[in-house]
Amino acid sequence: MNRTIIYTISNPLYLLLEKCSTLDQLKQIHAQAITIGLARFTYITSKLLAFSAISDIDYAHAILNQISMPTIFDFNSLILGYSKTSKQEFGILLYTKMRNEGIKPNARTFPVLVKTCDCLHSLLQVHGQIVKYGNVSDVYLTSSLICMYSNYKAVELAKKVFEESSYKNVVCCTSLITGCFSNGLIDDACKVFDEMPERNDVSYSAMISGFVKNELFNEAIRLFCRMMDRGIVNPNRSLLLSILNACGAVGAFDIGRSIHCQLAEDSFSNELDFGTALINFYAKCGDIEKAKYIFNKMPCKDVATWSTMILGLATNGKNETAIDLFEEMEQKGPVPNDITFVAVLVACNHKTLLKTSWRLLGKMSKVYNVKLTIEHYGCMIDLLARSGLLKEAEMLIKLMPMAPDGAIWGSFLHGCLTHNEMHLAETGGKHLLALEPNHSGRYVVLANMYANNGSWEGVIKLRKMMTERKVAIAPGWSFIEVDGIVNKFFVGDRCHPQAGDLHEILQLLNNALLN
DNA sequence: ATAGGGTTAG
Repeated sequence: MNRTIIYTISNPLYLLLEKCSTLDQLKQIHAQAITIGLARFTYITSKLLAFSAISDIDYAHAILNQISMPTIFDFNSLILGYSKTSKQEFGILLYTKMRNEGIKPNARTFPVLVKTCDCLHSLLQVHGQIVKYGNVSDVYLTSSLICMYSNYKAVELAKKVFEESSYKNVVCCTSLITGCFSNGLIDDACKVFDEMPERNDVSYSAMISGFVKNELFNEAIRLFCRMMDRGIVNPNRSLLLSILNACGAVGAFDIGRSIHCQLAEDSFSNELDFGTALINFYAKCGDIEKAKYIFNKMPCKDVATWSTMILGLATNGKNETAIDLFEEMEQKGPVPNDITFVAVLVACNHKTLLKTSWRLLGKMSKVYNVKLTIEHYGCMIDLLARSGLLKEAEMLIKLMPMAPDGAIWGSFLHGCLTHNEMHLAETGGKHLLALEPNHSGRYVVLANMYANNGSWEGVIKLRKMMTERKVAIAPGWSFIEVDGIVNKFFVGDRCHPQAGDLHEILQLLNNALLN
């Protein structure tokens, strides 16, 4: 036995296998192994299987079928391979098959199996198996369980796994931070972050993107600055992506641009994601020329790059250019996906483009086989409502297969107000106030509508509701960063040192708009 | 002897 091992692992073919980097090379080695009779050694085939599982799952599965006595190693490799494909559910099937053949899972089996669960139900079943086998818990399992419970909105279970696990490291803490953020538990996420024994670039990245996801952009930037000032961690690629995202969201132009300058020489500045993030950042800050410049300069562009550029053009008022770019993408770019269609539908948010929108929507499902998400319905309903086609908008809300959210009813209400459809606005308002009972802005908009129509009972009714529900009206404010200094403005405030000049300019702008 | 987890376009 031992002699076989030594013979096999010192075999030139085995050594070659260790160095092989492409699937083609691997297949050649496999063919050689079969020719010279080495394919019967599990040391060779198991390795072939493990390597190919990452890049060609069907090939790997074929290898498994040829192994007479597959080991737990082989099954683990294949389950891992499937977890990286769209056929994740095969993982559970393989696990069942493996159990039926009497092969016992080990500690390496479960973290991957957990990641293949496609719903809370299967996750709970796998967790049951874990408890049954016992003694398989480690940091990998803890973090996988936390991720998956949070993914399926069972964040309380994720917290429980964390609290009860004796294996907590920086990865487990980061998983829980992400889990808390994606379920809106911001205070909990901060608490985990404050209390974790060590932090690295990924934990900072998770915090910053978590803040961004929850629209706490200033917190994101503040944390980033604190991190940089103290020289805590060396920012990695994804951290810079997150912070560029935050800078774009708040218009922190100087910070974002300094990141761009600082890192222009770094090896990853030419990478795809980085370029895409820069396009997004410059477009969000209104520098669409710079965004376009980066887009044109990028040697490789993927679907995200194109989608980001299309959306950037659309949100900068270059609707026609955005639609043109989409058509160019269809000609010579990557295949558009659901996000691309959100971007190009945003570009159609003018009533003259209603026909284009419908045409795109049809193309989306018929030509590209992209499923409609709530965002696509949102774009259509916004456009219909904007165009004054409120009955049609209402019908689409009723027809859509998912429950409408605040954004959908918000667009509808806005359209009703623009076209002074008080009766329909009431319908939309009722849904909105039920969905977002603490959103003061919605009450204000509705109250204004009643007031404009002289319906004082309506105004009084809303005021009463606000008092009963203890909804406070937060004063509106905005800020802009100039030369690294943040200038904050509240509604009606005249505290800014240049308030006089600013109001004069605003007056000029208003006049220009009216003419 | 070979295998596993956290951040990343709207």
